[in-house]
Amino acid sequence: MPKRLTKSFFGRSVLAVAPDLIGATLLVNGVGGRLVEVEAYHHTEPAAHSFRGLTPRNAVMFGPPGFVYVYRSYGIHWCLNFVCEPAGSASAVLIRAIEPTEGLATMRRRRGVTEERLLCSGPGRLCQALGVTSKHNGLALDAPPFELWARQGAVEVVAGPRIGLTKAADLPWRYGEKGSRFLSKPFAG
DNA sequence: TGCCCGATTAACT
DNA sequence: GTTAATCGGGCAA
Repeated sequence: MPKRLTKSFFGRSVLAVAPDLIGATLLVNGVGGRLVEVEAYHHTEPAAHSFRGLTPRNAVMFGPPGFVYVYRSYGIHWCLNFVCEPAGSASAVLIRAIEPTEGLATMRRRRGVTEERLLCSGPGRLCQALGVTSKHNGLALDAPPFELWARQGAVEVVAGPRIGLTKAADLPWRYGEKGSRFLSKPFAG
C-alpha cells in the first residue's frame, strides 16, 4: 500500500524534496493524479517570492514545512506550492503539472476542455482542475481536503531550467518525469 | 500615489 | 509568432 507523505518529508532541502515529489499522488477532495513536473524556489535566489522578505502574500512560505502556499499569478490564475525546509527558510516547491488519474469528469467540467493532456499541464491549469484557490492557502498537506501519497516503484526524473523566469533563469531547478506527455513543456535533451 | 512587471493562459495573426 | 486579461508587490517620486 502507498504511504502518506507527512511534514517530515518536507522538512529537508527543497532541492531534495522537489525530485522526490515526482511520481507522488496529490488529491484535493478526491480529484487529482501523479505529480510529473515541479520547480524548487529558495529565499536566497531572486526568483523566489520570499527573496525580499516577509509580506502578507508570502507569509506561509516563512512558516513550517508541509503546508500549502497559493498565490495569484498575473492577476488571473492560482499557483500551488508546498512549503519545505525548517520554518523560516522560506523555500517551496511549485507544482507545475499533474498526470490526471482521479476525478477526470470533475476536471473536465472545471476546465471546460475534454482533452486529458490539457487538464493539468501547467500551474494555472492544474489549480483550476483541482479546484485550488486562495482559500487553500496555509492549509496542511496531511489533512483534508488534501491527500498526498508517496510514489510506488522507480521513477526516472530529469532536471532543467525553470520556466517563465527573468531572474535566476539559469538554475536547473525544474524537475519532471522523463518522457511524460503531461508536462507543461518538454525537457531539452 | 503611480507605474511597471510577473513562478500564465488562451486566443489571436 | 504576438497580445490581452487582470491585480498585488516593489520601487521611484
